[in-house]
Amino acid sequence: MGHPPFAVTVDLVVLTLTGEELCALVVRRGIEPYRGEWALPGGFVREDEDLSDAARRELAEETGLAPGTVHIEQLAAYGAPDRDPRMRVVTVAYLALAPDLPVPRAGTDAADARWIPVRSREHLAFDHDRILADGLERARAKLEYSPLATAFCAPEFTVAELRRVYELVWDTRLDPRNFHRKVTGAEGLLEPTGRTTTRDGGRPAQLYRRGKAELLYPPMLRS
Amino acid sequence: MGHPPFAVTVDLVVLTLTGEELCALVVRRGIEPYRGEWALPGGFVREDEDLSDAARRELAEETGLAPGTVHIEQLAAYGAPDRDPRMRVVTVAYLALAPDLPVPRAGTDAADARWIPVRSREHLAFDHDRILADGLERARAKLEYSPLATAFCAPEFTVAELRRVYELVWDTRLDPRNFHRKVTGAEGLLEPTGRTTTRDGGRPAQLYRRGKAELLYPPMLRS
DNA sequence: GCCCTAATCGTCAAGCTGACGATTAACGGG
DNA sequence: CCCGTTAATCGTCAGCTTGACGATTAGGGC
Repeated sequence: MGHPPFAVTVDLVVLTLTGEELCALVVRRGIEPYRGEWALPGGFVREDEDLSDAARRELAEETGLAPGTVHIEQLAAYGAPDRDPRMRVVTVAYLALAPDLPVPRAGTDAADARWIPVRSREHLAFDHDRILADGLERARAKLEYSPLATAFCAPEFTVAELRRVYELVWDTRLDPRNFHRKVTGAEGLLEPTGRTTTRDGGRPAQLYRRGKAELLYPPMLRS
Repeated sequence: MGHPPFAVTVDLVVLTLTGEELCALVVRRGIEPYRGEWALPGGFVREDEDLSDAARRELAEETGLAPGTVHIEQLAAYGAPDRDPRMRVVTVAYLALAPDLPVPRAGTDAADARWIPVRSREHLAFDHDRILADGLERARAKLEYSPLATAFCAPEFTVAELRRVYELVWDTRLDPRNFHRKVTGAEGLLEPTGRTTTRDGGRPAQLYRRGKAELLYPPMLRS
């Protein structure tokens, strides 16, 4: 039987919050196939590179961000036989979450790069619509039971900024008072810095850092 | 740059509940590398086969089970450069959950196959210890907020049988009365058949089928 | 000093959870 | 046929969490 040769790529669902909405990073393809169309950033895994290293490398190439400031986790693998017309390609998708980012720069294979609001439902090349949808669902679900929302915030943030993350990602409104009670009561989620800020306007707000908890308990349920 | 050739495999974390504990399916390798050692069942993805089809095919080959009766979902991809000494191999792991299964049969590349209790922490070939651990954690976590526990049960099951799934997978004890109240109250989880059984001893119990809900709400938290 | 904006603190009823008592319905003896 | 055993299922109750929403507080701008 042997083992047919495959190409392996990584693709990235990079999410950030611009001022008012949840956006994903897309690049305009500079090469065939799908030349000129928008797609998720990504590329081939190198000969001696681990999958997660490849994902981090592509992320750095596309965003120019210091690796430490961005949360990244594996999303899923996609390998339908006809997903790439050139050859048999299996892609391992990664989900990356970042605080408000500068305008992206074009990468090696990308003629252009930009943020698209996820609610625009713009069509992407390959099976990237599906991958983006899966990444979104993963992010939305993980906000419920993990401290993942803090990945969208700067290192120091206020409760209101954290709440805005939930509101934008879930596209919903949350009561500020109940939200405050809940997150400040969740063990290990927030670590007070002692300092305050007025950057959100109004009464000065406490600044927090992300705490040590890996799990949000009790969870923040969407119902 | 081009695209270095990879081999792509699927590996399976197949879990079942034997009488008293949670077990995983392992096979003894009949070929190099790691010949003679225990490993997760799996094999190469074929030329024109989707990843999930390959996983289902391997599952059928190893267990001889009708595909419809087994829950299967993608777990993660593993692709460290040195994970297989022969060549560069990326594996896509799948998690399968099945009701109490017959003794497995040896597959093509497997000299032997058997169930090992997961708490035995037996050492497996390649990086399969890690894959098994990830599969276990996925299963344990998904019991909390999904109807996944029903995948360990026969098509018709009692509340007590469902409770035993939680108890064995989480290795914990649950109060029968509170558990009963919770699962019978969860919208869409259970669908009564109207019939009863005494196969668990004691007072006859209602038989249920799995309901239509994809999500368990409110979730069953482990605290 | 006054108004505006948010942050933060309180209150209260409703729902959910954990602990545990009580009742019910079959089974296997004797 | 009565009895003890085994589980299923129903109830009760206090404590906790949640959702809705009022009240207070502290800067910033005028």
